[in-house]
Amino acid sequence: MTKPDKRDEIIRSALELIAEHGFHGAPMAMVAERAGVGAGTIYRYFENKDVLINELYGEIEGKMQQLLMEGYAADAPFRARFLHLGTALLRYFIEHPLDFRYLEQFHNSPYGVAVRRDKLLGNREGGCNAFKELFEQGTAQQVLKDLPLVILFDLAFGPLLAAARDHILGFIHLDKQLITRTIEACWDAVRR
Amino acid sequence: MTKPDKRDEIIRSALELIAEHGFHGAPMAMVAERAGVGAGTIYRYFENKDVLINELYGEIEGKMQQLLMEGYAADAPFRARFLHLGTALLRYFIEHPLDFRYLEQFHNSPYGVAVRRDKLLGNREGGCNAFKELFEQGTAQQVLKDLPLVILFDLAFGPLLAAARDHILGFIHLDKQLITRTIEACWDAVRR
Amino acid sequence: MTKPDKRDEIIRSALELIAEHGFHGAPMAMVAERAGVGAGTIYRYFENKDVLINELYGEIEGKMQQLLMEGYAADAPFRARFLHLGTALLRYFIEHPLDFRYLEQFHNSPYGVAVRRDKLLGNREGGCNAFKELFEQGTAQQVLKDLPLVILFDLAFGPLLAAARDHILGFIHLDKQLITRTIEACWDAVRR
Amino acid sequence: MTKPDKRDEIIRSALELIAEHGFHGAPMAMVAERAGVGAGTIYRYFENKDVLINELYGEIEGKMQQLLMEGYAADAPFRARFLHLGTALLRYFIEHPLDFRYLEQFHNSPYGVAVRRDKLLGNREGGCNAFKELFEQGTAQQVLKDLPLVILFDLAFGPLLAAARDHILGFIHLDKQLITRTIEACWDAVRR
DNA sequence: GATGAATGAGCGTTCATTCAT
DNA sequence: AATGAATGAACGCTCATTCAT
Repeated sequence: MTKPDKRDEIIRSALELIAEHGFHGAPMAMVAERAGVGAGTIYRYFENKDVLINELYGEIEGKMQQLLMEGYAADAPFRARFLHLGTALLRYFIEHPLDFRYLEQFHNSPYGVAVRRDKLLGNREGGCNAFKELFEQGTAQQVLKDLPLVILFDLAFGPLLAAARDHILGFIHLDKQLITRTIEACWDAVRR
Repeated sequence: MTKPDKRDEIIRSALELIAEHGFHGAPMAMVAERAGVGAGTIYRYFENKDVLINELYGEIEGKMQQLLMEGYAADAPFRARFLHLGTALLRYFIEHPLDFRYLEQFHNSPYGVAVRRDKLLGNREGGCNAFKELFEQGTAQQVLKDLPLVILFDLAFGPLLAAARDHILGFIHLDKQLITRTIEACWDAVRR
Repeated sequence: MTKPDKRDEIIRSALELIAEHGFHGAPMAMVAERAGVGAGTIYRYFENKDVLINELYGEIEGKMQQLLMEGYAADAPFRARFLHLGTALLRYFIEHPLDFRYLEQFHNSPYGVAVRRDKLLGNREGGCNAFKELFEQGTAQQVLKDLPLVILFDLAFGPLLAAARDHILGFIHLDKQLITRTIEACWDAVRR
Repeated sequence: MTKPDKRDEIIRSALELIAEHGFHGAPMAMVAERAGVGAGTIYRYFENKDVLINELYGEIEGKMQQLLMEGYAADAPFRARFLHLGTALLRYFIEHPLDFRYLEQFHNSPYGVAVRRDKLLGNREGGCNAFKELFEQGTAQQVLKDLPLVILFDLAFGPLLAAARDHILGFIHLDKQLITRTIEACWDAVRR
């Protein structure tokens, strides 16, 4: 367990710098310095910067996925499941602002587009699978509006991401109650 | 009238390159070449790259603002005004995908945050003023949910931006009907 | 004619460094410094280091080719023509030791092999064409030994290159007489 | 007897990589991996990369020297001895293309020049001693042309090296007969 | 003795910006 | 005013070498 030590430091350092200053503002030398390792050391753990960026994305997605499913009752009423997932997602972002900022940077880049495409087409295991199933079921049971899956996603996630950003940037403070009410508003958008 | 000619070419060239390839993929030399001017000439019109980026943002915002207000009846019923603005916005993005891609790049950067802050605080003239007034009025008249303005913005715009992106990236095709239904769903999110 | 000034300086500087220290010992920064230009300037004239290396080769080959054919009488007796070409070649090397050292470095590299192949197959215009014609004619007229063209080349050039190297490295001094006698010895090797 | 095992593997691995890809294409880590040892282990057997390169050269020279003298009859007629040595040398190269390629790389480097100087001056035991004696004797007995020893070497070896290279690179196929005839041609070059 | 993770100087290359023309 | 050649700091990455285990 001593080995991943350095890898973790590098990942953490890259996360911080990229989240705060974008890909531009995170030269490998700076990542190395903040991680407390030599510049060349990064390349023992990651083939190149692209790989580092993608693996960091994978790590975040994994953590998110896990937290999202915690306490998720697949047999709960439809609305309850929606609220659970939405709340968990928003909470994750609020509690992990660096992760959130990183994901935004990532999605706004060539990699991000490819990943998003794979997810929508279901080619990729990812944090949205639970959502995807839920939405497909909801559509089939006519609980949700008769809109394409993609649009339902946009209606549900668009506001969550925007709200998370506003909270993180300090434009607003999302407390427990406000989170709930925001997600209920999203529910109004997608429900029939 | 010959001067703004070059300025326009530079602006257009920067827009195309940044929208398509990001800030990374738009070196000043390439912007100059595509604009048909010398590399140094850019610096006669824009102090540096940051200024160019910010002014380009301003131009787009101006155009958008103008189109948004076209045919906007300040005395129409509340819901109609919301639908009008939302539709105009989404249409603008669909018809000006380069502008949309540029705005995404821009918002995802240090500048973007500052601009957004100014807008929310009302320090800045901008495309959202009509929305801001509308929402403030809606809140006061209890037509809209009793949520902070920022959250209402997120509920209304978050899905629109997401949908526009999906359309531009080819994940879905937004026709007239789908646009309308999407915005009506947004209305469901914000209305009481 | 002021433009090629810098290009020439770069070429000259690269020639000197590579001839003296090999490709390894000629980092672009050092080439630039010796040429009295900025590091980035090299890339205005040569796309990358490989291109610089190849163009430098082409320049030398061109100069050599020209000097080789100076005073070459296509209708002179066969032996005289051989001696003329051989002498001209050896003289060129002796008078342009940097060029010679460079060619050796070049031929001893991936590029060099490809170039050599093209030349032998006649796919490439080059300094050996005169030799090639001469040798083919000599073989047809049964003046030369009945050996493959490639071997005849080796018998004629191998010693010349070796002698040039020995001279340049100071192992021997090739004066006019010794040059003549060396080439006459080569003639003995190839003649029937 | 377990130690030289590793040393041999390192030597072999370095030979293969350098012969095939040049000094550039043979990083120590790759040499180590191919040799099946740790990267640091190389430094137990060789002080640094330069030493490795030089010792590898010595090994090849030793092997060559030994093979050259096999079946060499010091009392055979002069021409026969020349042909024997020449043939043995050319055969060695053809049968050990990696060694040949390595020697070419080596001679084309700062080390190479020093070694060649030592050899010519007789300061160094080496594969050419038999040749050197033979040539000095031949000069004294007036069997060979009255040319400096160095030039005689060039006339004899230059073509052999060139022919070996052409064979190894596939530009020609040297069979037994062609080898003989090539060396006979070299003999014509040096004999009086 | 053997290892291989760690290092950091050094590489080839890019690009925002300047300035002589 | 307009140019574009020139710059050099900064980038991502490699690799000979060291040293704690």
